[in-house]
Amino acid sequence: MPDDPPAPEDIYSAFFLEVGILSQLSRAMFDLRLPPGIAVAQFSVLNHLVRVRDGGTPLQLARAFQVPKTSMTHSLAVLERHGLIRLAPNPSDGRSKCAFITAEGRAFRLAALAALAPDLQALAARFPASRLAGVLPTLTELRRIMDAMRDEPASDQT
Amino acid sequence: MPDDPPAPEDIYSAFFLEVGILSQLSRAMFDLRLPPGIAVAQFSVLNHLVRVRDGGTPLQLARAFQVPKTSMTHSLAVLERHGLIRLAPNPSDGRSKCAFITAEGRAFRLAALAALAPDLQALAARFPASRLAGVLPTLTELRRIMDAMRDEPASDQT
DNA sequence: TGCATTTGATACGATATCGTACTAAATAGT
DNA sequence: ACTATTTAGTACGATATCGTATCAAATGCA
Repeated sequence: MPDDPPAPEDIYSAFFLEVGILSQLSRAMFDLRLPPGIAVAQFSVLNHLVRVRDGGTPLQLARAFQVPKTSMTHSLAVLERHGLIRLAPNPSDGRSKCAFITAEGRAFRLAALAALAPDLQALAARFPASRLAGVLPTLTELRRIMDAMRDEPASDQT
Repeated sequence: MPDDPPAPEDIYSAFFLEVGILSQLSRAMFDLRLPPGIAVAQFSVLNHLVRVRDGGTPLQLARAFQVPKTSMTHSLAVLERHGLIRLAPNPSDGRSKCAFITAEGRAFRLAALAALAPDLQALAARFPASRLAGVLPTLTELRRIMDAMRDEPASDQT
């Protein structure tokens, strides 16, 4: 008789376990290269401001990273304290703000990327990025679906 | 002219970004179903004791999850406080301990899995687990390589 | 055997994450 | 226009994560 095929729950469990460990390993790798006082979460925000959009609101940023808005408030406060971003009032909403990267922030990001590059290259030498490119669309699609489920009223058990 | 192919660093950055967000989303999903006071990290340890090996030392567990040993000390203390594991002296090493899951721990794990199952099934309905099974080997292989790099003396830049 | 080094675990402190509660501004419904 | 509801952000407190320092047991080596 053939092996029982693994249950969907088991595949998902295994997948999330790998994802969690990979997340930790990459975070640890990044952390080693970032100056003390700046965590991966904060660097990611800087990166987003340059690569995706500058001047976004804290809530937009929180949604982009799928973290609670209180976590984003904290990250933005750290970045502002270090002079890497500037928080301006939102001209179209008195409750809101806009986060702009500063010149120092841009310089910091470039320096951090330069410090990170050797690690990524060492990794790419052992595991070609092209193989990752193959799985990326799958990860992105699943992420979008989980995003969407999160917003749904309640997938609560009947 | 064709598009420039993306640099390996960009592919890795994008990959780690997706992995980080997926990790957060899955953690958030699990957290909602776990009773307060027990976090995903703690549930994962229980799961490991049942699925992989019972009676392991704190250091073995820390290595299995790729977290610092101080983090594992904390998780084990929480589990012991709740009576879900028992920490016994290691008969073969006076400095060390062994973590055993208790009957309460097993019952807790089963209840947690049951609480989680509907979410995983809802997810599987939207995104078939078979597609995840396709990317799992790639993730596992990369994880192993990153594990190994971690132990290497120093991939430090010359 | 005796001592230096290594190793497993923890105490402690700093920071990150996140839930709850709150304030103020915007929006909706009348 | 007026009030109720929603929404953006933050203050606060609880817990998680993790680096450093420390202690004790084990190991290596002479």
